[in-house]
Amino acid sequence: MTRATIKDVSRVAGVSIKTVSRVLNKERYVSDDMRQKVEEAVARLNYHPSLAARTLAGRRSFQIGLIHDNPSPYYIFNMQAGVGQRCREANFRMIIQPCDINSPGLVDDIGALIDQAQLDGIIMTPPVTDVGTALAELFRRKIPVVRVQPGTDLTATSAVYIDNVQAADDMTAYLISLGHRRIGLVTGHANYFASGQRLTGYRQALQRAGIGFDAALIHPGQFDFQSGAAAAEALFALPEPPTAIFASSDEMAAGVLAAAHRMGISVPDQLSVAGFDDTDLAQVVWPSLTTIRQPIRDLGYAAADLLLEFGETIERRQLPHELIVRGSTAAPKG
Amino acid sequence: MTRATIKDVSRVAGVSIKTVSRVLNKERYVSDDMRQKVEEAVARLNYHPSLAARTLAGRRSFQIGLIHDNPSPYYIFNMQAGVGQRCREANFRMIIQPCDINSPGLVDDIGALIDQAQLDGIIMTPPVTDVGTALAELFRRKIPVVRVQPGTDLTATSAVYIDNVQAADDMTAYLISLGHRRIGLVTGHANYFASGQRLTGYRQALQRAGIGFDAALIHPGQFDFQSGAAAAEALFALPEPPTAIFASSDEMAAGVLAAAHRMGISVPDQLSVAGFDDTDLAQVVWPSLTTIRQPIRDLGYAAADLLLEFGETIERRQLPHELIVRGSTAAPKG
DNA sequence: GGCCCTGCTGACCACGCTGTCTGCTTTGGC
DNA sequence: GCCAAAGCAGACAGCGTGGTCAGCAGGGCC
Repeated sequence: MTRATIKDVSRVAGVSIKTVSRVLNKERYVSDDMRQKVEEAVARLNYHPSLAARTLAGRRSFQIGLIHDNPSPYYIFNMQAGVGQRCREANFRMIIQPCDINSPGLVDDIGALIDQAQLDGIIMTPPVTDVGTALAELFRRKIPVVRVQPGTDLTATSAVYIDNVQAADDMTAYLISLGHRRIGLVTGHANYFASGQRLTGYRQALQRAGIGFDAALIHPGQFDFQSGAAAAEALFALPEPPTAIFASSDEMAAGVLAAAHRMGISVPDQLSVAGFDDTDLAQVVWPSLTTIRQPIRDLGYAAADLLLEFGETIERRQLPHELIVRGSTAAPKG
Repeated sequence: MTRATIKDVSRVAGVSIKTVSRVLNKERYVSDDMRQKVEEAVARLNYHPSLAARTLAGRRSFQIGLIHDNPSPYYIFNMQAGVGQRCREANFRMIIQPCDINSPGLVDDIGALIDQAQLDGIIMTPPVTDVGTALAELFRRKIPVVRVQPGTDLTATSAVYIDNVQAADDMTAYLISLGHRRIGLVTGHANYFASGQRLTGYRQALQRAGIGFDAALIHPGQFDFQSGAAAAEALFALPEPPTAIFASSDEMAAGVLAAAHRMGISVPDQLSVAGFDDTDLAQVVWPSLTTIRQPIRDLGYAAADLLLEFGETIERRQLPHELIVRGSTAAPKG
């Protein structure tokens, strides 16, 4: 038994091939009578149109690409889930393309992907969003692009994002409201534009509260567990250590927790710890993390939505974040 | 500027279209002279063959599907990384299909995927591996299938797996060697065949050490954090609680840790905790988890390898696991 | 020298669908 | 009641490849 083709459907329905095609593509000018006959035949034969043939004959491939270079399984998983759901709704397919932003072959790889699969659009996540050569290649091919949390050339493509400045401000203000005055900040990788934005939000909240900025309290990290632990150790070693540490990712916050455990500093009694992202990690460590919920799945869904609804037209959409308070933060004692 | 086609290549190289096709597909009967001319033209035009056209004209689509219904981002991420790498090496593409094993549309969804994309093969991960109706649909279509860690019909398809019995035996034996006699076991979801295998390994190690089996020490879980915490609380409440708890996943082990923290039980002094999988979680919680490293990425790579190398021929491959000792286990005190 | 076999190349068609264009029928406005 | 416009259906070409088959050259055999 071989699979049914559009010919089989047209024969069973007693109409022309083109009419079947019209029904499948929801084109105008098909009578209800015809439409019904075709739909019955499709259901009876369990017919599914060949993507290859549609792509070859038509202008669309019904496929979009998701390009990422992000080490966090949680981020990728949720991103895929969001993009994937929107794709399913539109009967599109999603092609995943992991890449390495430091690889010299990056641009060629992306070009080959688009050529081979004839993608209808591209979604990029940070930090690939800010690789100029890759962006240029996409523009050259005039393919619709949506970037998630882009850092540069904000008006160049469609984009979805959260307000990183406000989010960091919210968390900092919350820690201040608990009574903290010396708040350590573990920043993210410099490649991520969001890192700088979060620093801005942090400073903004301090200033509003009339607390002076102390550069010694800022420590660079790489978004990962190790760098969080290292940053915590450096901050604890200060002459006047912080009573709270705000890490720019949950992974780094987990590193801070581990360092505190090792050094016998109890959380949240002696030290408050806050993260960013609300990955599943946040609820799995002990104590569970106060953090900023970043709606990664929704960002993915929105990115796919922009691509499918607007195509080349440039649109942008900002999604809300949320402050999630859990057990890792408390008022400083004394 | 539109993309180059095989026609352009043939014109530039001064040969027929078919000869270009032969070079691309590494067919026999092409002289070195011709091959070189074609390769130069391909490079000069930066030509990439259209997947759609190849699929339509030929018997292969150069695409394989990865079907999963697994809630763990870490598992999926690494699985994809392994399969993806092997695909890249073979210039194949990987189509991700998340699914819901409880959905009535499961079989239709899988059928539609294969029909639409004309996949050359399918990789399945647990628990989809053991859904009889889905397997039957794949057999009906005579499509090559590789299952990862299948639980049923072991000889029906190609498969890759680790020795779950031995792995659980190894961990249990290790805990016994530390001096533990009462060892709690938090099993996994009943849908996963591996859960039963791990119980077998646990019993096997106990028996070899001459320790009696106590059913009260076995507690069912769902592989997730919550059920791990709940199981730990139940086990602590026993008249004679365990001195060690072996959880069938790192997530559940993290739940055990959290419950212990909440109840003021120190790990590993008063309680040893062991996990399974060696996900990145294992190193992020405190104390870091003693666990069994399951080579998920390698399993994915091997699965894709079997598919690409052997096609319909049934092959199986067992990969090694490894006992990873970290800070969450120690000798029982007293 | 005629034969077949192997190595190599190209002409041509088919794959399953969409885009275009043609032509017929119905509707609506005066 | 006539004509233009809108509604509708189908014939046909072509998308960019791979498969089939025919054809040609050269070498080894009888």
